[in-house]
Amino acid sequence: MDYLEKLNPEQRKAVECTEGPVMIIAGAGSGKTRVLTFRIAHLLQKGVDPFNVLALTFTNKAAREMRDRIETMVGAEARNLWMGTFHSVFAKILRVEADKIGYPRNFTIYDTDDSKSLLKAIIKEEGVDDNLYKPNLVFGRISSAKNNLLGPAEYKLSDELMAMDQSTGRPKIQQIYEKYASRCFKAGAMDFDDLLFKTYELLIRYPEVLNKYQHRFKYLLVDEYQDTNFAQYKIVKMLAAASRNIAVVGDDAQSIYAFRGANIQNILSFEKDYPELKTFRLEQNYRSTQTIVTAASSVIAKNIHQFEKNLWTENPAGNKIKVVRAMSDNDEGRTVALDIQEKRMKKQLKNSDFAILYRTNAQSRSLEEGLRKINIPYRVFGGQSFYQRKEIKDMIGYLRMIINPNDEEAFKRIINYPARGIGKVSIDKLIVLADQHNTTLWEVVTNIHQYNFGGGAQKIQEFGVLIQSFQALEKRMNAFDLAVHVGKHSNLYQELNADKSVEGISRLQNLDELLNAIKEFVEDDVVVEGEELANDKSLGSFLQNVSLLTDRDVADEDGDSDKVTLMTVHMAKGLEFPQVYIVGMEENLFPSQMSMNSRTELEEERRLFYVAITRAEVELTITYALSRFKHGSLFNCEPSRFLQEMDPDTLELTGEKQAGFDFSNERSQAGAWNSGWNSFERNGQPQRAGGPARSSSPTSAPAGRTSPLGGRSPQPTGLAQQQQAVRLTPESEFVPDDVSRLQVGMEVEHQRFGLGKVVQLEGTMPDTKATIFFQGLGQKQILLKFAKIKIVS
DNA sequence: ATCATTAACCTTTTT
DNA sequence: GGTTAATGAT
Repeated sequence: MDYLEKLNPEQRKAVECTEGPVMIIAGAGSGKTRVLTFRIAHLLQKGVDPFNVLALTFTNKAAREMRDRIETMVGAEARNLWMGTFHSVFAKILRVEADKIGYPRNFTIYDTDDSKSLLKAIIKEEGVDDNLYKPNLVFGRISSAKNNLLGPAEYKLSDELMAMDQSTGRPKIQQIYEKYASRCFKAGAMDFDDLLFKTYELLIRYPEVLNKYQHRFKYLLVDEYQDTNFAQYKIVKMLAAASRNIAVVGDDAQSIYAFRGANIQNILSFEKDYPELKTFRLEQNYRSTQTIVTAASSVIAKNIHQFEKNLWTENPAGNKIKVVRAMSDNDEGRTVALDIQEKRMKKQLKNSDFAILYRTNAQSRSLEEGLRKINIPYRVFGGQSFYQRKEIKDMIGYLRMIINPNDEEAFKRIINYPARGIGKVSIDKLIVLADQHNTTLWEVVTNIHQYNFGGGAQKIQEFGVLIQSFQALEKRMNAFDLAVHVGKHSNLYQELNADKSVEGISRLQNLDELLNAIKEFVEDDVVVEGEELANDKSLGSFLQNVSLLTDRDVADEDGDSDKVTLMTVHMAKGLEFPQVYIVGMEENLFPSQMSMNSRTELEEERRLFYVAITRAEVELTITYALSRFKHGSLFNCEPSRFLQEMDPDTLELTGEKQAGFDFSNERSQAGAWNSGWNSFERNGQPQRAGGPARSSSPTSAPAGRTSPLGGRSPQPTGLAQQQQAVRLTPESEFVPDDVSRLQVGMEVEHQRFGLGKVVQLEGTMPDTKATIFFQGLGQKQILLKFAKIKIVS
């Protein structure tokens, strides 16, 4: 067993302890994947049947890679392991057991767009105020209910939920939930949350089914356990109840999905559920330089709620983390692109060594522009994924109708696309008829002449016949041939072919891409003996697979993979890159404005930043911009508070030389817009007392107070709006003093830390670092360059 | 019924 | 800045 020699003592213990409950607290870059892989390989080596192992991972790609690695260690039997995301594994189980809970085997999986579109229709039908009942909001309520295993009935019984809806003026949410659930059921559809919710229902209602899977999965492994929600927690607990062989791997410092119901408590109180638990801590980081590890630790130390941890590394110190200021979001894009180009030349690096991470998807555009201008190839992950594109969803819509004609959302999408003369009036009529006769849309369509439909019945019948003709072929053709046939006979091909614009051509290419994916799916013959699920090459199986793919699971469009990676920090979890750029490091962006309300949310943002930092192996660069476009108008920005929280010794500040530079490149009104920004920051030079830039803000405002208007007032247009935007930025009313005359012993007021006394000053401007003692907070090291400080005496 | 133009809305983060 | 719902013209 020479592979065990490749592990450090703690890792080895975690691998060898195969029986009973195990918790592995794995710090960032501590070889977690290696431990998981080795642990499974070790199980198989000890004679465990791969059919009896279930590993739940964060992405399908992670599962695939792990499976491949295990295969090289123990051979082909690794193919029989059950591995995948919660959602995809449960979808597979549900596919087998669906009839028990009244669903067709070929149930549709509604994506978020489908869910919202259905909710929108229901909200309209119910005749409630659609300004109050936003699909997004209602969906959020329903989603969190399901993640807490509350169906419409339980929702109604929950005083807390009902009272909350009452108090926000939306008492009918429960009613909408009920209708939504019944419509999904009628359509034979499950949304993402249902894949968990219905699995739970299945296991609770059918003890013999639970028993079956308890004995099937004798060994459970759950990766990223800190990001599981209540439903996932309950299901895992049920499945593990018989064998108690459950190993969870996680890092509370990397919990970043509370917003979608993940409960950090699941990992914090794991021990309560399994008192005989064995815990292993992996704290040696193999990924990053000393500097990066130190910086990350200094940030996460600011969180109060966490396990005690001590991440360390034997790696060399490496270079300091560069902090770069840009004038604007576009300047940021340009700066990062140029920096990548320069580094790539100097250090002989590949494009794929670089990743640019941001907080929100919307930030990708300025970065893309910067890269495009100097011809650096890149790939953007997230945002609109391949399977969300219109042309793909259209085609998938047809395929979904073939497999499950009750699929209401697919129906609405394709009944008149490509246009076949069935307009809004006809569709509304169909909906009314289906409702009156308490039947499905599809039933009305296929028996249209039994209903008093009137004009247009002919066209509707033709549509029904078309779909039926496809359905007849489904039994004789493989999924690929059928899809080609559908493309031709639905007129989808012709429609796209007629469009000779650049976008039109690319749409056609995308459709081809989809067909390729189907072909691959059909031809990729995984032969697994006696496995009822793995050999399913039907169209229905393809559709269920495809709807659970993440952007990260999908291969690059062209074959060339030497590209710079652009993605959100969330998406980057679990990945690593030699060169990392964290961009948009500004207040109200990172941390997000939405997270400023509570300490809990702010701590999640901080963990997110921790995740971002720890993606870097060799070098890390952090950038922020002084101004940025947000939904149409320009806002001034200030550096993120998180920058001040980083150990100053790990940072190297640059960017002064750019000050004043392409300033003229910004819009001509820039001067006016920037009036709210203190020019000390902008010029990188101490500002003369009473300078003009200061005049627009009231000096008397208390420190750190948020504007009472909070940005909620109606938005004026034009220049007024832009000035408004600046003025309303929280904390912008704090006017810092000229810090160059700061001396040891002076009393100062910090924007957030309050009153304090200067203990020590070191370094020269603009890199001066001050040690300040704050009442109640203790000593803090502060980089004057970032800090907002007033001199009291 | 369909196309084209205009008005509202938007944004965290994802399976 | 970008998309999508609602309006108006053919």
